[in-house]
Amino acid sequence: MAGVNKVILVGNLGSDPEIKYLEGDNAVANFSIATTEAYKNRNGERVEQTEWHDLEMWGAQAKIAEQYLKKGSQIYVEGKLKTDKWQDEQGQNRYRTKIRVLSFTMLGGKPDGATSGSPSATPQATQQKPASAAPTAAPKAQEMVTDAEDDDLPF
Amino acid sequence: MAGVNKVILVGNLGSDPEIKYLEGDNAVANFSIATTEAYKNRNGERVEQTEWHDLEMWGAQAKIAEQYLKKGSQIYVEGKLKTDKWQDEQGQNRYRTKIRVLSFTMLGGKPDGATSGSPSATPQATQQKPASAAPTAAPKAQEMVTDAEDDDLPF
Amino acid sequence: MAGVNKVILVGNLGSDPEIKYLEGDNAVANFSIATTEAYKNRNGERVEQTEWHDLEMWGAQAKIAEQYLKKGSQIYVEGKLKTDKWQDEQGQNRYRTKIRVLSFTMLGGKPDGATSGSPSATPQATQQKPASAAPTAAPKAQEMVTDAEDDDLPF
Amino acid sequence: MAGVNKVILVGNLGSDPEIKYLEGDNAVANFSIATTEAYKNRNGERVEQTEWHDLEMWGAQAKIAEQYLKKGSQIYVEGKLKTDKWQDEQGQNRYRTKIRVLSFTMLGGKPDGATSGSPSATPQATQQKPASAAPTAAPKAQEMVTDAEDDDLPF
DNA sequence: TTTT
DNA sequence: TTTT
Repeated sequence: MAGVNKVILVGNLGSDPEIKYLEGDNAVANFSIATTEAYKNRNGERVEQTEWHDLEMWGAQAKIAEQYLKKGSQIYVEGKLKTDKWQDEQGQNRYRTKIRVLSFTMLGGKPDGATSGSPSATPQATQQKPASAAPTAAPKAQEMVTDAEDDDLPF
Repeated sequence: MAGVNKVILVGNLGSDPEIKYLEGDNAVANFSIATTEAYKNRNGERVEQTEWHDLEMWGAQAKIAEQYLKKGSQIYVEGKLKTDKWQDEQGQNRYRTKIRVLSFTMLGGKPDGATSGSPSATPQATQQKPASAAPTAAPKAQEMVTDAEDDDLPF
Repeated sequence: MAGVNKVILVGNLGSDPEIKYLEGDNAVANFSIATTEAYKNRNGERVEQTEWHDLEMWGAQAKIAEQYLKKGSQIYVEGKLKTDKWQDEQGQNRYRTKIRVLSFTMLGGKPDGATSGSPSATPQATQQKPASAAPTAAPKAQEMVTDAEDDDLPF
Repeated sequence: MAGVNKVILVGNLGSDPEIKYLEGDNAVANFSIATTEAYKNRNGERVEQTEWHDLEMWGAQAKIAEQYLKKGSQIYVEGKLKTDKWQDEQGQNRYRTKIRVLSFTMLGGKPDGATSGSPSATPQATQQKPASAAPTAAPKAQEMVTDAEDDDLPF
């Protein structure tokens, strides 16, 4: 029963996070990151291999992602694998694996477009975001952002 | 472009490894392991959540897996995520994520059926395995088994 | 400022945990685990290299360690590095690095001496342990044991 | 006997790497990186805790470190713990723990002073470096740099 | 000794 | 499909 299910990634966002606000001031963010590996093949040629990973963040994390992460951002991510399995209309098994993020941190220098060097410089409000989600004393994405709710919400 | 793509698992095999021997004395092993997480829900009830992970091992690793791992074995695994994407007959995107194992080690005490405490005590030959695959000086699964070919074969 | 400080170990206890009970029902457990690596040297001889790691656990974790872990137990550990630095009487810098455990889980089959297969079968009370530390509904060490207090006590 | 001894760090160099060239074109690089953790204490005040880690790299890795890493660089590091133990003149046990780096990658955008965005743009030769160490087709530090020699040199 |  |  003892189990360890851990994923560690360093990669770049393929697009801005997509965030959905749910009842009770909850939120989910979804986005993909690419990890690229370079190696030499048998002919000594350099080859690049890119792998895409679907990430999912919940709650405060999602809101921070919305504020600070965007297409191209480089992040360190720690999470766990979750595979959804269902049957399609043809009765065939379908699978989709994503990484439920437990903590992440932004890497690299100032985010692009930041003027002061602080990532909190440009918290862009979005129409879609209800007032209650206003980031009062939000941590910054350059600190480790952990998922407080993981204990009782392991979905 | 810098990338890290790392998975760390501790879990139990759901079935014996399936091994396929390929041309040139190469081999692949496939099997799944379960990681189980226990937590308390909002009502204070204990809930278990099991996640299944599809593993793939190549070369010498695959042969060691065949020899030493079986249904129920507990292993520590380190690897990387690889997602296959293709289109089915309906033209829909299909995905399947597996873990390409880079190293693993057997956990726990003596493997079942071992008399001396050494896992190398019972290298059972199988019909399916060609002679060339005979484990001459095979490492044991209770040591760390690494994938020597990973450098130029990152498929 | 973004930082990651993570240690992952699988090893065996060199001795029973030493536990100290502190004011306010707090507790610390200290013990070492060995990780052994086997490799072939230039002459093709098999060499074993053992590394010892000093672990420190706090609070409920420490109590669980006291209950379930003993000399020889195999565990998976996740934690962070902490180095104490001080000056000795000669004014020389002295260093000691330990791993502050954030979560751990027992590996392998039934713990030695367990009759029913449940590790909770033998919660041995010790003289040294104050009554208040009695494990009412203690988690088992074969589940992942996490350090709830890590957030505001990162010493 | 199965063992896992793994360290994962993301931090910043406290100083330029110190490299020593040895016989046979071998080389070692030593330097420290800081990992900083921020948390709120009981009074709700934000506290920062910095941990310093001593890293050691060998061979080609050391040469790449010399070329591309400098004070302040942010890196992702994977390695293993190694503790030296000896007795000082007073006969007391002394310990020093370092991380033997197995792979690393530079994080963040273009290195400071790079014009083209390629870190290989400024391979500064140093007096101390023998000709044989000239980086002919050196990997870049923004790719994963692995320690090829680890298999038979686990010191 | 770094970084924000 | 595992394990406790």
